[in-house]
Amino acid sequence: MVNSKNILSSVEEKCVERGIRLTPRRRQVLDVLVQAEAALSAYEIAQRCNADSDSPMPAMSVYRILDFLQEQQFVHRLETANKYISCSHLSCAHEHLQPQFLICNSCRRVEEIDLSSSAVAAMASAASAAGFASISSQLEVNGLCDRCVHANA
Amino acid sequence: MVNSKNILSSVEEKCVERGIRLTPRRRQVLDVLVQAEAALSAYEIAQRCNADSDSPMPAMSVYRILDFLQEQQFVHRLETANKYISCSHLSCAHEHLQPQFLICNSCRRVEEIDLSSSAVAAMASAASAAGFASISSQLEVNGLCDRCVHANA
DNA sequence: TTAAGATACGATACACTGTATCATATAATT
DNA sequence: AATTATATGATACAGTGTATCGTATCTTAA
Repeated sequence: MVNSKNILSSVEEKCVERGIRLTPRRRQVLDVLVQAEAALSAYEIAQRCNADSDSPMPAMSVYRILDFLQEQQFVHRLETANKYISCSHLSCAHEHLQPQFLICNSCRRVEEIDLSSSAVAAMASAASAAGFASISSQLEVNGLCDRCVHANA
Repeated sequence: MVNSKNILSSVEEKCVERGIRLTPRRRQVLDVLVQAEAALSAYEIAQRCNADSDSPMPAMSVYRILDFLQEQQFVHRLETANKYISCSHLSCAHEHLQPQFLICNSCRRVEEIDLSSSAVAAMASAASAAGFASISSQLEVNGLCDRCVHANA
């Protein structure tokens, strides 16, 4: 169980700094994602919001709020899975660069990583050889996490 | 304009070897993909089939045929874009390993590449550091191709 | 403090994508 | 030719995301 109180108050501060509003609805969505054990789809987020709340959360609102949270870099969208996770740096001060993700094919848990510059350079070199001037976007790599490998060993 | 005749007859041979059928419908879908300048969605494929044909191609058939073509490694599915491209090795004899793709964010053209082993090793090392035992799946990297960079320079 | 404007939210309708299912047609095998 | 397997056609439907409009809430300034 994640202690989301500290994380959310940290986000709250950032919102004040940036002059934007962390409304109850936005807070609710972000809280669901912070406490989630894996990446969630928009509709899964809506379901969880509705599970522990009286006022229903429409799917449309979830999409709008996710757009907002993405703009603010509070959450990331996994393009391959079309799901969302909270940023792992919500409590940190530093801005992060291009986020990169490892996704476990077994338990679906997601780790946000920073690839080594040598790895990025190697990829850029392969891209260059194939006639691509630059590679830029967030990398999503599927694999198997240690837990699942050991569990199935 | 791609000369798809040679490519398709090469595919035809492979089908005979494998004891499977390249039916007119399957041939039609594959032909569309071979001639496509970029990755296409299932419904885009259906549209193109219907554009130059009398008998309509239902979307369902496209999905089924794409499943078949994927199993046979004749086409690949881009997971990030949910689109399909013909394999770049249709005329080659060698089987290929895990396909990897570069996708141009501007013109959407796709290059199928083989990442250097050093790049893969660097990525595996980063994954290992993050608690992932293995990385396995097809890599899809967005970027900008040389043409588009020069065109916008 | 209230009016005006901006921002956020609710709700409906709809387009697009992919799947489930059943019926029909075609090919392979005996 | 009859039987079986495979491929295709057609309909219905579920899930996802967007467009749009109306309403509520907050902010700002007179």
